[in-house]
Amino acid sequence: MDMEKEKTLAFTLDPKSGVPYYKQIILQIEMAISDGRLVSGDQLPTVRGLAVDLRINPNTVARAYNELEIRGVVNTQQGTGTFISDKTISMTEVERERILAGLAREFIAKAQSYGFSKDDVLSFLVEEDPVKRNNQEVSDGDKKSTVFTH
Amino acid sequence: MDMEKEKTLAFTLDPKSGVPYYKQIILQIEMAISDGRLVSGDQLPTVRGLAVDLRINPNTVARAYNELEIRGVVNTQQGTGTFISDKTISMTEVERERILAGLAREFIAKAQSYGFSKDDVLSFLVEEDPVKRNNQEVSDGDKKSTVFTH
DNA sequence: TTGTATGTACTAATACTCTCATACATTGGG
DNA sequence: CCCAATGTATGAGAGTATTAGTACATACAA
Repeated sequence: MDMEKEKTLAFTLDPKSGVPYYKQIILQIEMAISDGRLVSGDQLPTVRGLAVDLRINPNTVARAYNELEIRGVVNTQQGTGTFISDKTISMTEVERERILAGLAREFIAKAQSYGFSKDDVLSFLVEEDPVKRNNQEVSDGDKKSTVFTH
Repeated sequence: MDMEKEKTLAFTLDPKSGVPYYKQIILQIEMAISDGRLVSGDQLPTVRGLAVDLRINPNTVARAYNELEIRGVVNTQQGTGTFISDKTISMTEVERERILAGLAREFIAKAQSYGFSKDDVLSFLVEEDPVKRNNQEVSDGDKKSTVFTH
């Protein structure tokens, strides 16, 4: 049964978090890709479907999908749907490095705005390996949660 | 032997950067602390003084100082001034680590959504090392000196 | 072709961020 | 006690970000 697989994507929104809805959606998709719940070719929920689920406007979901499309994370076809794209073909090595450099800069800057030094960040990353940690979202009711690794 | 320059702290603002003034001030103070131009007990410029220098409103400077105070980087006494804290008092090391872990997890997930592996990210960061800094060692020596002149 | 599912465009309402103007409160020295 | 220096409180204004309402466009299968 691939019932498990369906359960792994449970979007939730926290209105009190201060994080915009569309960004929460983006983050949850990134997490799902990061831990393998979403892989290339998978279809995302439709903008209307997810909008109804989350009780928000379809355009808000569309905005999240749009931003991901600009990044090349998903590709979208009007009338068909939005799908996780295959990143291995789309970018050259130079391009990839440029993007990674941008992400790194962005992250360092954000960490600094929280008062961390670059050294703080670097030494933390090499020591702690952050991805193994579990997440804090969801957990709103049923706890299937099969996918997150420890 | 060269006398060190006395101009320890020269705040500047870049209006075109898109970074809010109060954040630019925070960044510059953090940098000054991180490279030793500011140490525990040093007094920061007064909100009015710096505001005049930078041609902005005193409240904008105050906002920067406030945020630093919340983080425990400085402490403030009405009527007296704002000073670099003796130690970081407000947040525990555990708390700081928890926050950094969250930021890191988000960053890694985002990078992975672009198709980068965790190792891609780590090795990039270690190699590119935004700052190869080993010069924290007291280039200031006996330099407690006039951080600000009254 | 037609219908229904999909995403999209445009616009307006709302909420938030940043900065400033003005007035107020506290401290410490004379 | 005053006074001048310090930070603080409140609210207004402009600009931007976020979300929603409504109507439109495209794809695909019957």
